[in-house]
Amino acid sequence: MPLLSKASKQVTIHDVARRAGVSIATVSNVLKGRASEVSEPTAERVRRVVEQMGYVKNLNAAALSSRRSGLIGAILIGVFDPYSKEPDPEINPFYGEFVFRLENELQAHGDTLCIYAGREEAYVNFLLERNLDGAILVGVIAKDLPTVLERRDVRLVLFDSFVHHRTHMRVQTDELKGGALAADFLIARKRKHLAFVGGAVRDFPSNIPAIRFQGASRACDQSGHRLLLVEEWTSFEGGRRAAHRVLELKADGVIASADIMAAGLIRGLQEAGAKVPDDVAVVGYDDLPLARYVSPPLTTIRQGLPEKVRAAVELLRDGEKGEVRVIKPHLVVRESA
Amino acid sequence: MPLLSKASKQVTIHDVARRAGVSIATVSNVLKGRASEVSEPTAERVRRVVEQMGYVKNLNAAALSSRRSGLIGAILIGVFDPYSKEPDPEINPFYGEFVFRLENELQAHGDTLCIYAGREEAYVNFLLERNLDGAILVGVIAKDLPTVLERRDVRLVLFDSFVHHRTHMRVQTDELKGGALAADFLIARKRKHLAFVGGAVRDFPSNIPAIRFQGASRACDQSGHRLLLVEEWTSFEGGRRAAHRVLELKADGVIASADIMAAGLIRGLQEAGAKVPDDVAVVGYDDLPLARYVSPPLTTIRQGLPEKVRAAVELLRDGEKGEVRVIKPHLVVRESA
DNA sequence: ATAAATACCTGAAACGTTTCAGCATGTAAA
DNA sequence: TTTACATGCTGAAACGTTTCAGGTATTTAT
Repeated sequence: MPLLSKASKQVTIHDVARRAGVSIATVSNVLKGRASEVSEPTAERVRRVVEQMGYVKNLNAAALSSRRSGLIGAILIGVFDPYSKEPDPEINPFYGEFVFRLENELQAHGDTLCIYAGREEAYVNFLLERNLDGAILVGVIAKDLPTVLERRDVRLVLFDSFVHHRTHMRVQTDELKGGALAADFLIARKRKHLAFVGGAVRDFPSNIPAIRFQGASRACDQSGHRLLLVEEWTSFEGGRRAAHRVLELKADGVIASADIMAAGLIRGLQEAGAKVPDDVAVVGYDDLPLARYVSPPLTTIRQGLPEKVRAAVELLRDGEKGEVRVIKPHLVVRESA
Repeated sequence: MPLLSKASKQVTIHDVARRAGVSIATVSNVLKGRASEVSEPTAERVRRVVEQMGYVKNLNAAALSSRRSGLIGAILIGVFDPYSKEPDPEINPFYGEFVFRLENELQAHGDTLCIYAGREEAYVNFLLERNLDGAILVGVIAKDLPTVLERRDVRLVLFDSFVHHRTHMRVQTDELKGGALAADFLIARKRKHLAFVGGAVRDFPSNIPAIRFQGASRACDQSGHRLLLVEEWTSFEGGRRAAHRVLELKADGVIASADIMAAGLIRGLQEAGAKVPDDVAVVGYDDLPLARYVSPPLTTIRQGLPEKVRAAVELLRDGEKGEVRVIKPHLVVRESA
């Protein structure tokens, strides 16, 4: 079984045209459904020949000719832990759902999804070489977007990016609102001593945990509460470690910057003998499938992934330069708070 | 911002050739690194021009000409729940990890991953139209593989398929062994009344849960134990429902056909007041990230996803027709058993 | 000195589409 | 009767690569 297919030659549009007794231009028109260009009897004849010969279009050739590849890229930064080279399970479940929802949206218009999850330095090449019609970039990139992307007029949607960009489009959740939702809920539940557990909150001003923290913090301010900050790396283990600090601080309501962290936090709290939610109420963030599987099931902020993905695809199709779509988050009440 | 890029014309291999004062054939040779065909000074000059002009290869054109697209497809059946049209969170985490591991393996050889997770009827078109160099099909397909795939000599690896196929390749875990591993472990832990909780065990002879059950069953036979069967749909809720039956049957050791189901089962057991693992020991299957996040963390069978993905990619590159790779599973001991 | 081999390079034909200008033919308007 | 326009179709030129069959020099073997 050779690596290169030596299979019988492909049936091309020429073969179909010859057999149907028309020109290739006509076949192309039929395939594209340009009814006004072809009489119905001819179209029907062509369609029958296509069927008979088992003709399948070569999208590669079509792409070369039309300059539309029908390929949309998803560039996923941070899927792999740079140290272990293993996919990071803390991030995975989100990315998985993202990918499948995206694929589903693209399907509807006949586009195909290509994944890039490699080194950050090479994604630009990926974008250009493959002649993608557009791409969605998820995750925090270290460097600025290279200007070559503007010159080549690549349609790029930045997913969850909070850095303003003149030429590219963006989709994001209203994270300030999300943080506020969580804080207000805990306050409504009569929690007095609130804490926020999250990673790298101070490191990057436009970091997602940082914005969530700010949202929660402002909500606390408005109702005269204080919001303590426990900084830990956003991960299960980080959450678990944070449990000690949370107990030391005597917090009775905690907002975790991600579900995965909330899960770790709850584990840590339980290991230390605290009851959730009776002693400490915990609100997560993201509403990953995971949120339903831990016990107690997580009360969490749903970031609106379906809407965000849909918005991203819409922008890809006919967004304007610099356009931004902001999705409203929602509170999902389960049992952890 | 137009949908079709009206950007400045692409820099082509012709432009590079002209500027460097050589033929396009030479440029192509340089780009391909065929050192024996080009003198070093010439090659260097070409490389410099490439750099200067910001030339980027058009892989579309390359694919058309060379008949190698550098595209590998992942065909994922069952990602979407046919009723809700939502991605099935019970299956997602596995698929997510699969996709990222696969992408990573392909990266290493410069190939790009395309995802197809649409309707089962259309995956064949996807395979042919896009001129994929190969594809991996995951999940149970209802119909036989169409013969057109053989005629067109599509390189296809069936992932987790237990149906023999003359022309296509397969990768799978030794699920019989996996089931046995789980059963033997419970027996070694002095559990007397074993049960297997799984979905559709009797429906399809080549269904994965069915094989896992068989493996466990045989291991029980060999040591004079009986293995009760509790059939429930493989899902969190299915596991939860199964808890009642498990308690009725007075089983003290249970094998779940998937981690997600084990998670539900544990929740159900705990809700009914039973202690895991003291009253009932639970062994899961798959070792999803999830396994570490539930409490108690799952003792489970690792199906060897990294090895399987690697094997699949190897087969894609130089497997023989009908070749099968079987990966050995491993027991991961945590706290649920 | 001639023949053979080698090193380096080129011209041109694919690959399979899309699309545009143009060409008949028939029909409606002037 | 001429002009204009619509309809249905075609020829041929792109699109940007790869690759193969040569074609010069230059070197080596005879």
